[in-house]
Amino acid sequence: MSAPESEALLTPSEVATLFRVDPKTVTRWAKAGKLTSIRTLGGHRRYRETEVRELLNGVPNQRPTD
Amino acid sequence: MSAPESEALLTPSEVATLFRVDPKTVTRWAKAGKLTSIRTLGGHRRYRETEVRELLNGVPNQRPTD
DNA sequence: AGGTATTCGGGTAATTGGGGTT
DNA sequence: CGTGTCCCAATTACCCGAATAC
Repeated sequence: MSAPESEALLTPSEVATLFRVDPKTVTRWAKAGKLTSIRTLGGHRRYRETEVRELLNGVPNQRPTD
Repeated sequence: MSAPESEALLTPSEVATLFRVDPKTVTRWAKAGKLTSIRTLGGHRRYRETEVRELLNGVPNQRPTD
């Protein structure tokens, strides 16, 4: 079936589980612009897996020490 | 220019993968008129690839109802 | 002529969004 | 200021059997 190339997306609950927080908190992060959110046609949010992993690993962060 | 060439079509599962939703959800979007659906002779739905990509990128396509 | 995966339908749980509060 | 919780309405996910696609 050859699916087109695109970004892997995560559901709010999946992101919440990774960060050990409530799904509502993930929604607040999206509202605050701290996390890129893609909306379904019904209004639900989906999050980029690569971005979430980077934030989890603390890769591209301009907050070095302290 | 702009000759009405044959548009590339996607299956329900392909669209569902792009949005990280269930194929049934894509069917609901088609029923709700949020997504253009083309029917096979057997009744199965196919979706326009360009339309799906625009919706994924958040490009404002048209606002029939608001 | 078969065989497997997908997509019809409907129906019922689970998740999510939004506002407001602690 | 950030987070967790409560409410309700809307959206989405999983269940089945039967038909279609390849």
